[in-house]
Amino acid sequence: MNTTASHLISVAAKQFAEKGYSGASMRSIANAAGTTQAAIYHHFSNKNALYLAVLARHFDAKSSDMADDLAQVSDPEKRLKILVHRLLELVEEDEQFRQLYFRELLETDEERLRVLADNVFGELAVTLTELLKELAPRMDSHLMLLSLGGLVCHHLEARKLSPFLPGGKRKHQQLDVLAEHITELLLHGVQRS
Amino acid sequence: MNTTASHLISVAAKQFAEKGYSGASMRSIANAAGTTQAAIYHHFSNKNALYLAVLARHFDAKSSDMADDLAQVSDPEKRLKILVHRLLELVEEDEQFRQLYFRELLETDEERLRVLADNVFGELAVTLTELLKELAPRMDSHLMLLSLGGLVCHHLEARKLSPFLPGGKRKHQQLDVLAEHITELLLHGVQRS
DNA sequence: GTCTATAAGCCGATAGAC
DNA sequence: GTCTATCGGCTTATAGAC
Repeated sequence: MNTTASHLISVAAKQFAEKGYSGASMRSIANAAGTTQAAIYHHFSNKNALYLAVLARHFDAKSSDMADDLAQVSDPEKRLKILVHRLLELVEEDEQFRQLYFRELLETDEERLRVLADNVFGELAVTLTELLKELAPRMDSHLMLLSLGGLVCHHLEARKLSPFLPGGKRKHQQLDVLAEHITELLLHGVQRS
Repeated sequence: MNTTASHLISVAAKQFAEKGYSGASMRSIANAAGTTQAAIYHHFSNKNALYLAVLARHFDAKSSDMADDLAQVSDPEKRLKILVHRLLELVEEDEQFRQLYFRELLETDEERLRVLADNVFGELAVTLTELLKELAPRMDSHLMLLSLGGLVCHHLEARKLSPFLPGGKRKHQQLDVLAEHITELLLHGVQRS
């Protein structure tokens, strides 16, 4: 695999995630990668091709071995607990994934949304949907997928905002506190007797 | 109130929401507003000031009379149902609010996040937090606010993506289907007997 | 309060040397 | 495969007429 192109993708991913497509320039990407702007065009035909390469890498192979881990546990409650925890870890450790996902959500280009769904959500979404069907047979599994994804991503992305919101405390930054809240909400809702 | 400045803010809001800060140019905003780029500088000192004016308007006075509507209903279950419905309507009808909110979430500038929290979430967040304390006394009200906001905003924003995800059907676009799903999830979780 | 004109600089992309 | 140089165009912002 071409090492230079691969390195360019890594650097570009960081910049696209942080600054958005139009906020990141070929020049600044080249500088951060220690090369020149013109050199990028040897590896990618244009800026959009570079961006698509970034998406292809970061929205791929994210399925992880979640299904295998869950297969060992039989109690549904514990299974959901593990699922939420794994998913939070997965999405937390890859900040770029989260940022790129939210940026793509704001995109209106339909083909780009399709690429997003097929790649990210290709394997991972199918795995998750199957797990959710088992764990929540009573609920619409498609909407559950969106609820779970929304809860996990929004809680993580809103961590920066949390301190300024009513009741925001330090403990609300902790991953296990978030995991417990989401799990409890998903399992029993707000009204457990 | 200056009508020209006000009109500029409206036009700018649309463009910033759709294309982001660096994607929207002073020229394109001026063109859409039917004036010239230089004229904007008579009303706003620079691009950032225009952007802040957009945020100030769109993240303000969004509290609505949700609290009043809810005060008339005593049954907690119905109260939550109404809350979710109202919130979905509120956030659905103002697409720009949603887009600007997600874009600001991606922002790292701490002062900007503070402005966001104080303005948007100033009044509305306090109202919602109070309501959530009543409706979900067992749960952490701060995390509940983030869960509720995340569910509502993510479901609405992911509507474009939904058709490409596993199990996505036309009915999942309907506001009342989303409302029922979110309400059910919040009330009882996934495991109601 | 809006215009034209322009400054100074960054943008994506290409040409061609090495 | 990477460089320098450059093109045409667009960017924010300002100057000054009306």
